[in-house]
Amino acid sequence: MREPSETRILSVASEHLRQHGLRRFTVVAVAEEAGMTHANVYRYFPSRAALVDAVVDVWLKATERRLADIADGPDPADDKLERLILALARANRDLLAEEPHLFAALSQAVAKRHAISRRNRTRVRALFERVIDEGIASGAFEPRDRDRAIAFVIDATHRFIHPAALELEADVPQASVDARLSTLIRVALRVLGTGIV
Amino acid sequence: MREPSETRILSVASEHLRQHGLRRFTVVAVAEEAGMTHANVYRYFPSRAALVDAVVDVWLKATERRLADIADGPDPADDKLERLILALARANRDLLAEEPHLFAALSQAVAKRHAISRRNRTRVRALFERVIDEGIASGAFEPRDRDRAIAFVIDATHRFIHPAALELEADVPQASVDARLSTLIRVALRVLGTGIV
DNA sequence: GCAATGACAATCTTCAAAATTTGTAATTTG
DNA sequence: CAAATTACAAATTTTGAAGATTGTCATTGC
Repeated sequence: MREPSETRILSVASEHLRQHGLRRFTVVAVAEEAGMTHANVYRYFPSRAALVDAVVDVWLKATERRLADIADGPDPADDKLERLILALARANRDLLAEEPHLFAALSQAVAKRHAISRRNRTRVRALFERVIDEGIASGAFEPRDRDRAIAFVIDATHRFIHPAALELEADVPQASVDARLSTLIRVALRVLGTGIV
Repeated sequence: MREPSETRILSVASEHLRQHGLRRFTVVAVAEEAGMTHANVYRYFPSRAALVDAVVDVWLKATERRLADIADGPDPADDKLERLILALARANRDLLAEEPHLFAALSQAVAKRHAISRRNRTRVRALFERVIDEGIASGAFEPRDRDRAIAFVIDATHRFIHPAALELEADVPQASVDARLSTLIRVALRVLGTGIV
């Protein structure tokens, strides 16, 4: 049985973006490889930009699901916050290493504030808020100001999470980045736990 | 009395870069406005890139001097570290707001790891190290691991200092950025003071 | 009536020639 | 002799025409 057109276009587009990059990604080529004329692609995606965003969004949503699994788990909030930060940092860093073209498309979507990236950011932030609130409810975290505490965690970890920041460290040995990130996480957890923020 | 050629070229180049940006900055135009042929510019600067870097370097060095004044002051180390971070963050943020073309040139020099930016980074980092070491010597800071503590401060403040990170927040109200930065600084000082890092 | 196509205008990219700019070196000027 | 210029090759940018891609829509086919 034949794959429905929409998913088929999306998977061909994903391959094309990964292999050839944004610059050489064309609706005509995707359509041809999906066995249809380019006009038909526009039945499913309103524009080339929307198709690219859809490809990036598949990755973002998959990453979000893994983060939500962590946030929904039964573990203590401080454990979950640590794993949340680590998982997000690693997901982005691994994408940079393994799928540079897809990473570049994500990076652009973030830089140009596309809807997909703004919405992803909102949802990921909500996961962080949930876990921190859970930690406050359980007494694991005792920040003096909840909103400030959340902003602190996001600002302090920015360097290890944001695509623009990760690009700068692409050539730093992974072990060294890992060590610094683990220091930062340890500090952030202590800061949340001891009412410093 | 007529300004010597080298400084004259440099000041005309600075004006051109600020007004027209990197893209439209040409050695020919700078030379003409400085009242000479372009070949003569090459007596003083080995290439267009070197001239651009020299302009950026003037700004970097001026900023460094202000930071060094803070680091050399008689105040307690924790005060000085706070002022160091604030001064560096504000210098870069003000440059983005007031001289976007010069900021863009700096941003590129950093992204492409030009010698001027690598050396600036090394010297600014040395100032941070000096102040933190001073704080350790005076007992104001008691980190468990000096190098980790320094890395922590630099990583945590990255978002408010690095050009690539500042570009992302150009449209966030200054007051909100200031509030977050001041939280981050307060936390970092407490962290250094209480052996958390 | 839903999926797909062919035909088309508008936009964007490519390519090659022309123009400009970068960079070098021999020569001039004060 | 130090500062600057003229003259020139190499590299880069601009320009404009040809070609390709994007996006729309009326029409076809099942």
